[in-house]
Formats: sequence, structure tokens, C-alpha cells
Amino acid sequence: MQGAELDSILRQWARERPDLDTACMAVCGAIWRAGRRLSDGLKVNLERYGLDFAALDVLLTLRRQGPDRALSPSEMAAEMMLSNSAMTARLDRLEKQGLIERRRDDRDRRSQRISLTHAGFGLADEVVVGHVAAEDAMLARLTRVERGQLSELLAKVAAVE
Amino acid sequence: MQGAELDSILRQWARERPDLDTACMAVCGAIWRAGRRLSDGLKVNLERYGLDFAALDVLLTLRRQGPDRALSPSEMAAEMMLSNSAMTARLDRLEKQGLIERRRDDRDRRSQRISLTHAGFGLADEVVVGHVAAEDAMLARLTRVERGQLSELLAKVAAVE
DNA sequence: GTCAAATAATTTGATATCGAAATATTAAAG
DNA sequence: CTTTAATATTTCGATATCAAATTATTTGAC
Repeated sequence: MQGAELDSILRQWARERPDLDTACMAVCGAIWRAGRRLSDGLKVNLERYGLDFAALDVLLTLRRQGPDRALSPSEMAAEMMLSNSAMTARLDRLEKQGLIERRRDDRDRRSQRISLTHAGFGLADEVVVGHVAAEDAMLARLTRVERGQLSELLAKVAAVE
Repeated sequence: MQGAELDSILRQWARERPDLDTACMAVCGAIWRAGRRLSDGLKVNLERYGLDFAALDVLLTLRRQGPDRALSPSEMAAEMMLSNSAMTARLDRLEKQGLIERRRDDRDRRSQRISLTHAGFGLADEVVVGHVAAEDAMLARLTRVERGQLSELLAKVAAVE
């Protein structure tokens, strides 16, 4: 089951509250559903690697910095739009799996520098290929041009100022 | 902080893994971020009513059915793309707040029929106005035509078949 | 009619998240 | 210098979710 059809939801609102302009409901609902379908689809693929989104997020964030470029937990939390405590928890898990390392920052000993282990780097490199392929499959019905348009339009959603 | 800019993320990938086609990363990232910004923005508004997304979801789902049209917990879980146990928990909370009622279904006594109380109906009616207004504000930078295009494009994301 | 399988809701146990408090360290003001 | 304020991370307590197990009821095969 993939939830009620958006159309039928809007028809219900039109019947119950004809005073409401349902156009924005349609757009926001479409965004929410697309995100949901996307994450459902990508999750299936990730399980092949024994990963979830939380782990992937950390792994790829570190991987795309390049080798030897470490980040602090706070920087990572900000980049991933996550609370610091959630970041701590994620790092705990990944450290336990041997995929990341924490080192004290010598210049500021309140800070940690987080980096991928050799195993983590390799796994990230492997998983990113399948992940991008899975993303591409989820967008199969969009042409190249449409993908560009979609990105442009989405950039305007809740853009500041 | 609203997370790393998508552009800079893509630039990092282009440097580290020039073999990857980052176009789909751009689109999927845009969808994810738009959804995130949307829910952050709408959440702020909901707090004025002492509600969260989980509660709103239930309240509006019931409200748009119209008065006296009750749903079963399973139907609601399917409609909201939620596990049955999560639905039970949501209903527990809302029942405790006096916003919904559970009644046994006389025709199938395994089932419950869930409906809004008078208070729940009134609150839903009140909150939906502000919610739609908030959604509209989040889409302020999109014209009417663009909103239509966006919905069309999103409908193609991970569409089945 | 009776028993087995299917179905509806809930309970249970595990995990992920958040906000607030706690701990450790640095920076700044005097 | 020393005290105060700010910052970085972690810990703690609360809550929301899911999957699996449980309880109650209905449906179907015979």
C-alpha cells in the first residue's frame, strides 16, 4: 500500500472545505510523497550493504571530503541537519563497526576530528556507486531536461528571502 | 544552519569521484531538502496549536472524511503510510487528549471505528486554515504555473511501472 | 457445526531522534 | 592571572517509530 492517492485527498477537502485553496496542499503533498517513495526505494538498496540512511549519510559526507580531510561532529551535524546528540549516537555506532575513527583535535581539545577508517573509505566507495544507480532508477521517468527543471523548482521551495 | 549547499556537495563529488554522474544526486538531494525545509517551516506553525505532525496527520485525515465518517486504525495506518503499531500509539495520545474516539465496530468486533470528538473536529477545522496558509507561504517563490509543473514532475518520481 | 487459517488491533522490545543538562576546554574581560 | 562566558561534545530522559509476538475475532474448508 502506498497511501491514499493525492487526488482523492484533494477531492475530499474540496467537498468538506470548499473555502480552502488546495493548490498548495497538492504541491506540498507531492513533495512529501516523492521524498517518501525515494527513501523507501533507496533503503531497499542499502540493505544489501547492511547499511541504513543514517550510516550512509555519515559515510558519504566523510567520503566526499576526500582522504585525510576530517570534520568535527558539530560540523557534521550541521551539514546533515541533525542535532549534535544524534550525531554522537551515529558516530558511536559507526565507530563500533570500525568504519570511522575519532581523534582529538590537537589545536582545540574540546573537539574531535572524525575520519573514515580504511574499511569505511572502501565501503563508502563501493556503496556510492550502487546508491547513485538506485537514485537514477528512481528518476527513470524523468528526462534530463525535466530533472533540471525539477531541481530548479525545488530550489525555490522555502528558499530564504 | 540549513545544511551544506547542494552545489558544494556536488563539487566535492566531482573532485573525488569524477566517474559518478551526479545529476541524480542533485535531484534527489533537492527533493530531500525541500521536504525537510517544508516540514521545518510547517512545524513552527503547528506549535501554535500545541500540535505536532503526527497529530495533525490524524486530525486532518479524519476531518476530510467529513462528519460521522469513521475509519479503522488499519485503514488510517495505510493511508498515512505508517505501521499499525505506530497508529495505535498515535491514537492513544489523541484519545488521551480528547480529540478522537474509539468505538467498537458492531459488524466486526475485531475492528475499531475512529472518529473525531467535537473538540477534535473543531480543532482540525481551525488548524487546517493556518496550515494551508503556512504551506502557501513556503511556496511563495513559485508562480501558479510553476506549482503545477512541480507537481507534475514529482508525480513521476518513483512512479510505479 | 468445528477447527485451521487469516485478519484487526495491541503490546513488547529495540532503536533513533531531540532538547536539556553535564563535562571539559577555550576565549575574553578585568 | 583569575574569573566569567562561550563553545564542543557527550549523557540523560522522554518520545516516536518499527517489527515481531500476542490476543481476540472472523472466515473458510470440511
